[in-house]
Amino acid sequence: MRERPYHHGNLRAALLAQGERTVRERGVQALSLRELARELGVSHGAPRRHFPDRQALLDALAEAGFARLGSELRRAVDGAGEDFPARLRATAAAYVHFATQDAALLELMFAGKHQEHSTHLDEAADRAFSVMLELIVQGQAEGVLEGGDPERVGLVLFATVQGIAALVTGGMIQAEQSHALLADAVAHFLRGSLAAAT
Amino acid sequence: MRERPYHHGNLRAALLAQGERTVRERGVQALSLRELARELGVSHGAPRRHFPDRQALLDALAEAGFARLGSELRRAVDGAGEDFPARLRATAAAYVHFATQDAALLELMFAGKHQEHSTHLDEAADRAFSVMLELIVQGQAEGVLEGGDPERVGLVLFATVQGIAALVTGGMIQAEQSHALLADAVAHFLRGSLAAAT
DNA sequence: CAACAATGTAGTCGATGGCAACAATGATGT
DNA sequence: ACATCATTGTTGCCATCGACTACATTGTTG
Repeated sequence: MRERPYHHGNLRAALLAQGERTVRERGVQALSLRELARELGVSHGAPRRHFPDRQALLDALAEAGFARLGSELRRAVDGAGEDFPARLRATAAAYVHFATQDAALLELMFAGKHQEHSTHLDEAADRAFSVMLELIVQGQAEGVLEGGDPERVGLVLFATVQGIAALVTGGMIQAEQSHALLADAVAHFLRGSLAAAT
Repeated sequence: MRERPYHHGNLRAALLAQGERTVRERGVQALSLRELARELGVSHGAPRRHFPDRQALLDALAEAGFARLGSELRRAVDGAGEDFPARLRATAAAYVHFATQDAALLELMFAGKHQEHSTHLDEAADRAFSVMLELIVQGQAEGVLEGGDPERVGLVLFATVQGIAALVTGGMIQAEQSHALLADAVAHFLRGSLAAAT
């Protein structure tokens, strides 16, 4: 760390890191480009070189969020053994965990407010959700989920999990209850799918 | 309507109405107290007499939103006949409809960013959700839903419906698909509950 | 080493939210 | 009727913000 090199060196990455931190701790609306610049010891105009406007930074944060969400889901499902219900529970729990720890970031990721069809963002989202999709396909192969378009089946599951996350972040249930509710919901989902599959 | 009476007469109600409109059309972040004041032909300091700060207006909008949501749900369930699945579908559809038409308002209603436990807001939310709760109780009485704490059963249902709404507002599915997905989800829910109840 | 691109700085503008001092109106008690 | 007081609205101010422009410094490349 030199005194103050004229060039920061990795301002873009630093802005993303500090921005993610601010969003997590104080929410999206509290994210100020100028404050970010001050925190990083850089002039108020510097961030403009990396993000043309505030929304561009938010989009980049959302994209990075999808990347992290994807890897956390992947890690969860990979570490959950072979049993399908266990894999499903682990993945759902990982999603709710992410949603709980980074509620504001998730809101940002889903806030259809993004630039005209940011391809990068769409691809990042698809990569994240591919984990769930593969899981659905496995369930169908094992005969414990109804057949048909995996995406269609997955939507119901995803909606439920996302809804539970919303309940937690909305303060309607305590974080501790979320595990029980999640188990309920997954069991419910599996019962409903089993009845349809058999 | 006189020329410009010094006293607006019902500024508070006008602020809420115009504010709701702005939130619906351009989102929460686009809601400006000063712009609101201009639109209502009143000075920029006037809103302060009714809402000490911006957040107070947002809280009031959220409370009004819950009141409207509650009455729309009530209207839906009351007009859906006696058949339980039909009542369930109608209520869920009304919720998704509200969520679709007033996505930003719903976000506001669930944004845990409110003042320290606004009792008014909690009560408004409870009143809105009492419709769903009563519906669950009916389903349990008819034996098509598993027993136990109605709130616990209702949470899974609510999470699913809320999640579907999130899918629509997040642009992950088209609004036209939402009806089909909703039917899927309700059927799924009923199958899961039936399997547990019998 | 001379151009040129990339990156950061400084200053400005219009808009916002919040605040305080003041003005007009309405309500109340005698 | 009218004086008093609370309510409601106005005006002016300030700090901050996002966006923009002109300029400065550094890194790269031919």
